[in-house]
Amino acid sequence: MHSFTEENYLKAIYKLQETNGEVVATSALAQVMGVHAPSVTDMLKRMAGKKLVTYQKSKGFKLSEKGKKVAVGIIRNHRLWEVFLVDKLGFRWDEVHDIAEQLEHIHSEDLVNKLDAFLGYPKADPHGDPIPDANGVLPKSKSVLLSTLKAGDEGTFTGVTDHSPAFLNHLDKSGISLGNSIKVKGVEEYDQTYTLQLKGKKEVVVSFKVANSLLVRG
Amino acid sequence: MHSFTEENYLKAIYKLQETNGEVVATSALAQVMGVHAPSVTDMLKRMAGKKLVTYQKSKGFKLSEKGKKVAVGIIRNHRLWEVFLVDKLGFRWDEVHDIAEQLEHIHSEDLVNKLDAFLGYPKADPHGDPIPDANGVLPKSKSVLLSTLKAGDEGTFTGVTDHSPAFLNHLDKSGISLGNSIKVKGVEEYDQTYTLQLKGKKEVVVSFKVANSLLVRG
DNA sequence: AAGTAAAATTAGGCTAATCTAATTTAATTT
DNA sequence: AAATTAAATTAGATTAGCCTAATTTTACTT
Repeated sequence: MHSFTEENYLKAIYKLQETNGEVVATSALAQVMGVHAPSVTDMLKRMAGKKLVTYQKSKGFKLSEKGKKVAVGIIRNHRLWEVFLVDKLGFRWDEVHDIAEQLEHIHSEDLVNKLDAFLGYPKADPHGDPIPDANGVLPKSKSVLLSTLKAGDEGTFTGVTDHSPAFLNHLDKSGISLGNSIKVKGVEEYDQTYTLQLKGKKEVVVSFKVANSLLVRG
Repeated sequence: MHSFTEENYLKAIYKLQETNGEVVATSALAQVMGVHAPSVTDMLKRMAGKKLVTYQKSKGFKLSEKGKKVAVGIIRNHRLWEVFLVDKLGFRWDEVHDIAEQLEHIHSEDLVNKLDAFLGYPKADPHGDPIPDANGVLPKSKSVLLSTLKAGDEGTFTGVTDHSPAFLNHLDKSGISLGNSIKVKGVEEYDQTYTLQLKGKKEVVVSFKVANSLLVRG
């Protein structure tokens, strides 16, 4: 089995590859892992030895198929546990991340699959992030950032790109929840402030910073 | 926070103190931890430094109040997770130990207390072991080994002292389940084989080995 | 009480994962 | 293309947990 540390590296590399492209840099990984660059070089050598990543000196690195499989498994664990914490135990969506970071490392195929069944095979976690199925298949999202919409556009709020409690609490206070239908009433030219019509009810004004962290599906 | 290793040492020391008396020997601990004696000496020095145990060179050691609190917390986690695995996820009672050994190390007071509530504040795990409450209070068991009963005695099957899958499966096959009322019909003089009357139904014969691992409450 | 056996500790090493400081390699600027 | 800057790697240490081999301490036996 892999150590927690290895698993966290794999997860981090996976996410970097998703957002920043195929090949990952030592410094980028060091930053997200909260360690210094030489630690990353070190760790990558070990992981390359285990065929979890392909690594070329000073050229960056990427996950092997094997590494990708492990990474997706961890993400599956993480997101299913988040659903459990919110749906079954009554945690708020801004409280679950740290606990799920621990639970994601529990090693048992049987457990995660039974948990999946218990939760009713959810397709997304409480933040709208898609949950890989038991085969590691992760549906590609069709959502876009709210900040790419123009006045008159409509959509459904499907997820966030910022998972910080601060941001999530701010959304709660603004009365914006996952699944809400949103219509863009207008976009302020000067500072790109968005005026939104929520679910035929409230009208809400959000900053660009917020619009740029909200995912919507047309 | 404490490392998993430390927590496992604490748990092991706690259990040894429970069964073998106040003071624990290096060799005994090494045996249950599956390590060699010098590793124990090493670890104990570190843990003594953290005031988790009181340690006197070559004299044995025992848990401090602080150490005891941590140990009981881990046991609480373990047993609550076992209830979850069996009651909610449908695991069998012989399957849950290894998974609970991992889950017991999740660090979150909030989580364990919410889990407790979700499970309905169970008093015992699927093997009948009592669950400490949120304050670390563990009800003292009033059960005795079936092997201490005589012909004619009655009781309720409340727990096991052997948690091995082999033993638990054997009980399943014999049709003996937690909570069953049991009456001792007779005890064979020659080999201490017990003939039991179960719940007004079946009659079952069990070996001394089995009777010596079953707990009953008069 | 002396001698042996058993238990515990010390000494010295190993690995995973980290660090700082120094060096090398790659990229960018002029 | 040379010089400078930035990124990555190597070198050498550190800590937690573990090991084996050697030594010391305690317990047991006669």
